Amino acid sequence: MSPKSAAGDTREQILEVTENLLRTRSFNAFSYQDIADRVGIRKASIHYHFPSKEDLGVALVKRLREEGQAWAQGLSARGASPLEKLEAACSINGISLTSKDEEICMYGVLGVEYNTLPPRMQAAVRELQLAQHRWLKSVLREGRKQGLFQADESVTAQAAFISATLQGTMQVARTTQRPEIFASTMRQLRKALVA
Amino acid sequence: MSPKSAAGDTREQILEVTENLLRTRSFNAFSYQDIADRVGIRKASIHYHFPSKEDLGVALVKRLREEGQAWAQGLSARGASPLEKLEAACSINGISLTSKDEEICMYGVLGVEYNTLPPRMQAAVRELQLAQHRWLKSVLREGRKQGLFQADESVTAQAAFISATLQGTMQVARTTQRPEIFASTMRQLRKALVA
DNA sequence: GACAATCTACCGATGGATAGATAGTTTGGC
DNA sequence: GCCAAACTATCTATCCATCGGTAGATTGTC
Repeated sequence: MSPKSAAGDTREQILEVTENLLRTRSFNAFSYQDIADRVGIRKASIHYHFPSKEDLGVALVKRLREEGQAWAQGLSARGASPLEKLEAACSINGISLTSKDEEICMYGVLGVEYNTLPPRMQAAVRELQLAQHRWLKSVLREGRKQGLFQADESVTAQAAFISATLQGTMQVARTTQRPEIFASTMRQLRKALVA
Repeated sequence: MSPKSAAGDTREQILEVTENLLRTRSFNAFSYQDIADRVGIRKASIHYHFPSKEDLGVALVKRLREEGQAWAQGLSARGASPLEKLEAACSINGISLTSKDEEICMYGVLGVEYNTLPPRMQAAVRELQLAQHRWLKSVLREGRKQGLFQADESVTAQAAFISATLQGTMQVARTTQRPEIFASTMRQLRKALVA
């Protein structure tokens, strides 16, 4: 094995597999062994890249936040309207839901397990959610200026409503095994927000 | 210890504690030892009442369903209107959320962990959610006849929307440590449904 | 004496984690 | 250009705690 050719590769693979395990099985329900099996390395090797499971979790959550930021910047860069931005945020989740793994929203997973997460992970999760919340608020504000959205509730309240509906929908869709509810729920959400 | 005086008492205590652990820590994140500590008995004693964790989980979920049925019947018996029924369903969750333990919705917990639950529990969870779903639909239908609710979406879609929003809101409220968002989210939900 | 309910004591499996050996890779001095 | 030291990344082997679960003794109640 050439370490050069694998520069950051194994580490990246581990994160990739971990994200999938998190979204299909939750944080407390996968082990280093699960990751090792899927990546094709030994358990101990994961500890080299991520000394503890807490380190791994923190790294994953931070990566998610960075990816999210890049994604949001990409949207802005190509001049998406506030409505398009919200639609895009919804459709991302819709796609991962209908993938064969039936992945659910990581915010949902991390929210449910929040109390049992190691401290540094809790902090990272809060930061991640705060970032998402801020982004939603900014999109809502932007849309209000253009008269696109209802202004009967605070942007804070509306942002929370969006987060909650997204998380909840993915969970309900998976448990009831009816991914098609996603579309109708998003339609109702849009209707509640658009002026 | 008098076995007679404790008839069903220990068993009930175990279920009580388990429900709390489930809603504060999730199913995979508590152990028989946790229950034993809180009830004040030995771990092995729990196995007497519930041979396996799966048995315990199934019993708990079934109890939840029965409690839910009784609760719904009580509402109907005292002649609550469809709107009052929905409000009541929401406020139950609001109360447990603001309790010191910050309990979240068990549907949410069970939904997130669904893939990792033992088979008989998965079945019980599906049944529970189906029961809730059916109830919501019946309330919505009842309300429509009285012209109380919007009829722009199927009752199925509306019921899913309600479930999702309830679950999601509790999780968002806990992670962001802002229980006050519950009220505003429920307001937005109501507005989306009421004619 | 029979039974219900609890206990003590243990089991095998698995969890996350560590130690130390062993390769390949890069680097720096000459 | 060569070689040794240092580094990177992986391995095997093992640790200890905890998990869910079982066996069998014990206790109090009919």
